[in-house]
Amino acid sequence: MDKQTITIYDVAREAGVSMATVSRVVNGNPNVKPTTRKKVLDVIDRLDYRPNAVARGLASKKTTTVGVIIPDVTNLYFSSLARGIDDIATMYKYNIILANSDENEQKEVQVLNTLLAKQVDGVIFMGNKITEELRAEFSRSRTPVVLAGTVDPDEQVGSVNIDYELATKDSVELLINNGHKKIAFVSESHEEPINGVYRMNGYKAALEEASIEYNEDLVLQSEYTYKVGEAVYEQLVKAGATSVVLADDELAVGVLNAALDRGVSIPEDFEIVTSNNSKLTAMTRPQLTTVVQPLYDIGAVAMRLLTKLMNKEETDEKTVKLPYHIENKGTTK
Amino acid sequence: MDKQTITIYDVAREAGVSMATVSRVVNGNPNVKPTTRKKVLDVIDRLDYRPNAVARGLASKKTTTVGVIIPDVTNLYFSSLARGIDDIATMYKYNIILANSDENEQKEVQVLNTLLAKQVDGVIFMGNKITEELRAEFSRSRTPVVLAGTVDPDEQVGSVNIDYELATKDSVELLINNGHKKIAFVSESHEEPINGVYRMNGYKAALEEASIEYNEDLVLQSEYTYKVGEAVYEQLVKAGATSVVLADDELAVGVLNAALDRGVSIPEDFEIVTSNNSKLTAMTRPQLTTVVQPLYDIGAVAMRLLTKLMNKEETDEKTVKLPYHIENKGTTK
DNA sequence: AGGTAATAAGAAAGCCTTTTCTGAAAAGAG
DNA sequence: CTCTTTTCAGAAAAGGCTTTCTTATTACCT
Repeated sequence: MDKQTITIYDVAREAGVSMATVSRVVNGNPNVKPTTRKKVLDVIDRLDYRPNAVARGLASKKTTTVGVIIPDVTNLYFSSLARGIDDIATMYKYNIILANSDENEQKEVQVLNTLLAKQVDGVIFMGNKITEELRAEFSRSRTPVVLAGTVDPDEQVGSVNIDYELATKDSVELLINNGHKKIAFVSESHEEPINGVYRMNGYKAALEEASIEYNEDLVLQSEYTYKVGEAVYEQLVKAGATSVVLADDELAVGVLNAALDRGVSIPEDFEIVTSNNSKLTAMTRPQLTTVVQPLYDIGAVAMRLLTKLMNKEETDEKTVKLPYHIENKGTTK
Repeated sequence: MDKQTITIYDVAREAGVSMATVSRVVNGNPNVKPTTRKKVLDVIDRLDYRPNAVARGLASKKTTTVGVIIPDVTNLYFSSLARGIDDIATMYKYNIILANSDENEQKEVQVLNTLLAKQVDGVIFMGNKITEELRAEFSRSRTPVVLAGTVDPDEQVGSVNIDYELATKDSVELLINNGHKKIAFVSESHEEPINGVYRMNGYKAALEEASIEYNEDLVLQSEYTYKVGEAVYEQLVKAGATSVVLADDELAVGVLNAALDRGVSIPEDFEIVTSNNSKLTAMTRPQLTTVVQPLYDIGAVAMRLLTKLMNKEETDEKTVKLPYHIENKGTTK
């Protein structure tokens, strides 16, 4: 009646060996004579035995599962990273427990706790801010953590990123070189390192080098969604901006469309640079000029780094900066 | 030195009770006097005890984890479903192991096997075709399975969908009513039920009712990516199509852009209807006319259905059809 | 051939919970 | 105040595997 499962014990009995031997065969331990190995494998095949990963996890203290905390799978930026993560994870025989956090600090902590309860071998975290609480949890558990597309100024845990400061500076410089003086900058909360520190520094540095005065009105905060594009564009116009650097592609599409819907010619009358090079940037007309981040690779490298950490291998660097460049597409001259 | 963990045994000792009692407290079993419950909870708090989910899983034969097989997280259609799945899963205290399959039959089977090895309590499958091998695995394991946005003509397992046949028929009729006779239809492999049977039937039915002859040249197969849009559009033109029904939004954007890039006026010279109502359909200019599928809900309902199956609750229906409608946006007159 | 080293495989403990079975104490009934 | 019922909590088995410790066997030397 019950989910009648075949255990290692059944295999051992049928093959006339001990459980230990079956275990060895299953785990590729070389201390097994070829003939017995064959015998065991035959029985495994015949009984269609499938080792119970939960029991293995309990006995070996390894689950071959890593937790992935993602703000929202539906966001192309993050889902692209996630794809890189999963591919490398699969390559190294790990599975991914994926959990959406909505960048909500409470959810993040809660989710992290359930992941740790599930004894994941490692965690990949995506989000913006590492709150104190989160950091505390990270260091309290001995589970390795890697940040993907996320910055921890303290560099306590591993992370894989691009140089946001420089990328933003380059973006602004592109606009300066195109003759702009009123360059706006839009991102999410400026309280976090990635936007508030790195990107903001890049923005300011570019202005300063060009001797353009910093104007608070040109710096906006906004959530990263398509639908607020209208409102953001209105604000940009009101502030007198003639161009903008945006930290999110979906938002950028919203702003672009808002401008187009108002009959503004792009890039002639208004220029836009966005940051993530998600698929979206190629899908608009004109296409969005963007910082080209190696999205898939950020995820892939983060996962690779995590595998090293989980194996306690030597790692040259816990903080990896991947290369980026700016691709001049249709929303800049 | 080692990842020094606190076990239920430590808590029991500190609180001066047995493990059984601690277990009862943790699991909310009422057979505990309030005073002892409090005592135990205090110790749990003090020691910062976190129950080991793997051990629980082994003892209780429940992992509170479900496997989700997805073609590609990076595809907005599927990631939208995934978001619905995860939200409901979280609500019911489940976690999600997410695995990308690329709709590759081998990967699907392999991934399903590792999910079952990990003793997931249930599986949600997204993809197009249920191969025989897959079906065999499904029924061999007693693990409940629900298909999301995926059809199984045999209705062996649970599934949540819309009525693809009718939706396609409606789409075609819209174009017929707009005066078209040369209506193309593009989807992935026609070998699978969802496209080859349901959608195709809808297409044919609409034509037949309007006494338009079925023309093979107008029916194309294509992978679902943006970049093949150019090629597909060329083929459509060659076949003399004046309008098209597409089964994927990314592809639809590709076709739309290809037309626009060639100076074609849309919808004046060419009309397009797409199928998924992913975010993309609102982001193009003109916006894409689309079948509005309740993406999030398909995922959410699928997960809800799965919880019922996992609890062996009575379910009225194992096959759920959600409502849809067609939204006339900018790519149709 | 006798002794040592290397190899192959078994026995059993341990991983951390849940859960069943029992028993002791408290409550209720007459 | 005794006897039955209920409540609360402990002991111990079970869950399926890994891994350490041993031992039996085979191979290798001299």
